[in-house]
Amino acid sequence: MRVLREDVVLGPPTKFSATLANSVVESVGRRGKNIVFVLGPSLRLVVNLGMTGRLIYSERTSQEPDIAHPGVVFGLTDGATVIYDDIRRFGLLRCLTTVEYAEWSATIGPEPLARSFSTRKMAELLGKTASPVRSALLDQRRIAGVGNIYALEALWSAGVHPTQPANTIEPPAIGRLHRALRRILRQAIKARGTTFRDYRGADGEPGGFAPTLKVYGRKGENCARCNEKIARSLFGGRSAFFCPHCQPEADSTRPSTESSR
DNA sequence: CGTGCCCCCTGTCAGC
DNA sequence: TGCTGACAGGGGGCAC
Repeated sequence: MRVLREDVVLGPPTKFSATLANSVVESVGRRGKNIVFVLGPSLRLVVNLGMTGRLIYSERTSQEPDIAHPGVVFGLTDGATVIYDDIRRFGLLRCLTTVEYAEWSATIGPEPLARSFSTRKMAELLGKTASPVRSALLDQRRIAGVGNIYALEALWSAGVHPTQPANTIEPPAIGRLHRALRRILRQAIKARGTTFRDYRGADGEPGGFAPTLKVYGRKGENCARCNEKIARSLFGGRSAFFCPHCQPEADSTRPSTESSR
């Protein structure tokens, strides 16, 4: 195994390769946005793809794939390779002991698709912060695995403005948001993800969810529900897309003077 | 402590 | 046809 880019692995690359050498992949799982390789009873490899990371599998016999930005090359015993490729190198590969894994996993919030993730649980999590609800949804310590696209799609579906303070959302809206988030995540997984630009699945194919998006990347287009123009704003360093009509700004800090828009 | 901001990095595209 | 700036599926680290 070779580390070609030190900044995509956690800790010293020599230690990373030495620890992983000769390990056996027993199973592959997921925690939030992270792929988890179980390597025997005491070791795990956690892969976060960041924005542009990919894991590319190539058979021994096949052509050397066209890989522009290899970060780590894993050699398998049958001669095949798995290459971690990452244009922007925002991804990170962690080699963790089981104890370290448990500590790391404990810093991440509950899985929104778990049966135990109830509306009440979501209300409790969102109630803890006055941050914009979009920021709260993206915060992996609160809820695992929700990214900008799905957060914004769920907010549109629920009719909640992205900057509304999380702890001011009324129970009915929390209920709609909970339902929408889980439905959208399930649909997007079924469609094998969202290719907005260059995302590709492990098989190299683009995801099929993009045509289903109601607001993300649709600034200036008409809202599918009310025909108003979709707006875009910027906060927390990221774009937010929303419908100004379906998702009115419910700013509790301001006296409720109704203004026409 | 929780929160928000900056930054990491490369590629692409719109606008001049 | 260039050049420049804005922006992109994320999250770690560090000032407040």
